[in-house]
Amino acid sequence: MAPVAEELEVNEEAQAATKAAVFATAERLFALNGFQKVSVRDITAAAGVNLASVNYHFGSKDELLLEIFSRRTRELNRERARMLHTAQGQPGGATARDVLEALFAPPVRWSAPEHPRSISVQFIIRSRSEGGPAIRDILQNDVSHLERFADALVALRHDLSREEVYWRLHFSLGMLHNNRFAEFDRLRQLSGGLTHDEDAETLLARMLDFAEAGFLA
Amino acid sequence: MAPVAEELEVNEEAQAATKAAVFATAERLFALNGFQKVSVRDITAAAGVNLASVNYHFGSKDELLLEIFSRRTRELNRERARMLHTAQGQPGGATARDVLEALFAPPVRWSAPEHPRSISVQFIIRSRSEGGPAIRDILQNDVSHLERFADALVALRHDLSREEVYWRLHFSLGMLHNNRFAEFDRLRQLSGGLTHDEDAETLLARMLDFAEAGFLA
DNA sequence: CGGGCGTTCAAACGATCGTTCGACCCGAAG
DNA sequence: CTTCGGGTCGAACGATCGTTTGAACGCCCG
Repeated sequence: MAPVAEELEVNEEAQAATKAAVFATAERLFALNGFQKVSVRDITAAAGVNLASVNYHFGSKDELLLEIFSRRTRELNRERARMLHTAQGQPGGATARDVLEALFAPPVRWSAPEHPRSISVQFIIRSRSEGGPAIRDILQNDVSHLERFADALVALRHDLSREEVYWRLHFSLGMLHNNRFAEFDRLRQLSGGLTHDEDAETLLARMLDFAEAGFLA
Repeated sequence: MAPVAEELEVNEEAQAATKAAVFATAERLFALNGFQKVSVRDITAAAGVNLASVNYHFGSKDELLLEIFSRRTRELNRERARMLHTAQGQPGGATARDVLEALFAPPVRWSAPEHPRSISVQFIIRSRSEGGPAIRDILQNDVSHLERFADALVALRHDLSREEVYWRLHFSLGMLHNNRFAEFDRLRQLSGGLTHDEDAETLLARMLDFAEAGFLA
């Protein structure tokens, strides 16, 4: 059994070798240049694999995008749910700021320039707005995920209608999804280089200050 | 002179006929499907003009995009500046909400479904995030425009650093740019059809409540 | 009337795209 | 050793893309 397991393991690693290379390279190129501007040839050339690898391992270029997107959003939402659950387990329950922090902190902290998932966050943000109908279908699974945050917020603010909470969540997510590389560049030049590169915690605190005030209004 | 003027006018109208058709059709298709997914053949076929019209009147597909984008952003920013100037001319000057309303009201009001510029707003939002480096160059002209709003806000809140004002403007614009058709669809289904279609003034009030609170925090 | 000019037209060009095909390699199983 | 199958490879396919070309058209002016 041991040799069999080893063989399988080696086999899986060999299988996963080029597939993982395609996955990682495609995510990076999609994040930097967008899905449409990156060709299959760009991906395979940068990954050092054969042109046919994409279709062999993923079926098509579109399925490659969906596989990367669904995995990354699953990871992100899992971390968000974990933070929300932790905050709700505290004595006294979660504050509005706790709920918003569970929503903001994972993508903001992962966006730190040296963080290994910085590319993943940019990929998610870009794919969310540029992706076609298939991406929108995956986002429908987000609905149940976002509803847990809406539930936590309506429990805190009985005076706010559920409809109002949805709108403010929409605004908060707009703040978050605007955190693209290109927007940071624009912000940096708008201030004449005044705003130095922020660390993730400072940016997170700024966003939470703004969004928390918006929710408590 | 009169016949000359008439002839020139007719000539200009004839000149502008297919050019304007290309302009309007391209704006609509770009807004609905994105720049990359719309081919020159799609545009010319929908506009009922010849394939070569795009290159003849605009030079290239990219220049067509830039011409539409620069004109629409110029119109939008002019209206914003007009509202800001009006608010600042009031006795007592402009409040923070006035400044934010000058920023939000034009695109939000124009986004009303039956408004003739509803397509233009969607086009601008989409082109801002999907556009290439050329679009980003045009947005650099926005810098001086946005600085007037920053000036108005720092004058109101001396306790806020200019850097902080820039960040909160960034957050506010994120709220605004998230108002895409696809996001509205998602919001509508997230609430289980609870949130009925909003009229522009209600949405504007919601956004101003949220952003004003964020700025006064 | 006739020449000139701006515009439109059908047709094609070269490039690039996603995808597919068949041969080939190589380690595991019989 | 032979067989087999998953993986990789170079090469090509058909489609679509943005752009260019040169002829034809229509209108105005001399």
